[in-house]
Amino acid sequence: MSETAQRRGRGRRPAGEVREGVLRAAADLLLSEGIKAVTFDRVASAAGSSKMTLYKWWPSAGALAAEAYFAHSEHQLEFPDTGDIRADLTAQLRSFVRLLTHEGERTREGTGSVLAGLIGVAQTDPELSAAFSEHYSAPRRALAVAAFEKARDRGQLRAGIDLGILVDQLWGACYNRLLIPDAPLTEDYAVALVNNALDGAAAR
Amino acid sequence: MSETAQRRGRGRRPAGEVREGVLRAAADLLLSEGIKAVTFDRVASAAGSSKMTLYKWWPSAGALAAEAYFAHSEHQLEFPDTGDIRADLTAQLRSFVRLLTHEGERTREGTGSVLAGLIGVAQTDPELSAAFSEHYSAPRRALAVAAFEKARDRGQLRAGIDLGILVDQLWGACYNRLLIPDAPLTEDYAVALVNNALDGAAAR
DNA sequence: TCACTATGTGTACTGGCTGTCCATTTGAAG
DNA sequence: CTTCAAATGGACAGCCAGTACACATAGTGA
Repeated sequence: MSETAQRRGRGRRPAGEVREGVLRAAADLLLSEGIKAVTFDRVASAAGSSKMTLYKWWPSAGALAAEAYFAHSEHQLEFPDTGDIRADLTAQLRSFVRLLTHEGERTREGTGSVLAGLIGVAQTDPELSAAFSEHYSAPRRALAVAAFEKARDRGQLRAGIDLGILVDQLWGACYNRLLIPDAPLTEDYAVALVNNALDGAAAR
Repeated sequence: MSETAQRRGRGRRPAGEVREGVLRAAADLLLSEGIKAVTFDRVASAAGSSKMTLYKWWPSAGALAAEAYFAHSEHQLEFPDTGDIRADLTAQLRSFVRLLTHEGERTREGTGSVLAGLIGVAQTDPELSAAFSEHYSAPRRALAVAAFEKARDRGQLRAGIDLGILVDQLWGACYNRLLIPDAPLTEDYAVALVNNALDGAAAR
């Protein structure tokens, strides 16, 4: 990579070209050195652009990092719909945990650390927080709730249940182990999570 | 407060006195301006101490913030033990949510934002992460697991269940709404959470 | 009581990042 | 071709991390 800042001298350059270069440079920094490395200074010099340009287009370095992450990594994770909510959930949550923990193309220890960094910075960067919610967490929550609604209509879930809570008890539990790592995050954990959420913990 | 840096001139000062002043200044900054305000520079000048001293005693500003937080806020939250796990859990989780969302003595919007800030910075500060786990999250997890074990021995929980998972599905779900606020964190939510975790979501 | 030493303090650096200027240069629209 | 919009290099003050050195003094043993 090393993204040699191909300096073209001064003057205006095509906007799309500049944005593309900046986002790629930001994604490179984010995936290789973590969120702390994504500063306006470093991204600008890596992309061969001026800091002024970045300040014009992105409200904070965190927001830039978030956009770079979502643009350069396809996290579709289609929701399977076989008609069996337990099987679908298990498959979905397992692949989610695998994505977080196992290595991908460009990260050693999985996307988990990058995602954790973004969520971490989001706690003190409102712009990043908004971007994260809009482009990542809210759509995913909606997708899960939609799947739950279909399952409830099929009679697989209790009628009176709050589906948003179910989302928190599955994905939120995973994020908990990602962000507050006092217990391991494994695929077996994901499987047990689904069963626990569906069957409950109380003795029959 | 305003903690006028009572300068005593140069020279050595009683260690305990210095530590006390530094921790109080750090807690003041943390509670009034948030985690971003807790820098070695600002804490040192607010406490009337030298930066050198802080560097000698704390590995990072985040670690200092964590110690200040845990030292100057009593978060006992004793686990009630009435023999009814559902009632105990509900009470416990409700007061937890209340602590996070309702205002306390010194914070406007509850301890939640401070805690979120600490967890956020912990994602990129290993020293803070370790301190947080040691002094906060791990002990609390252990306390909850112990309560679950007693309930299981009383026959209120299924025998084969993983108690760690139950912790994530209750407190982890709350942390999820605290850190990724796409859905509200309320006391009613806490109550529903307990029922959902105990009874399960699957149709009977 | 007194001298010694460990320890905190003031001061001053270097270097990185933020956020904001300016003057200059050039792509793109008319 | 002319004009305007936009990106560039460069510089700047301010804050912060992290380190260094000389000096003053609290706590300690003699």
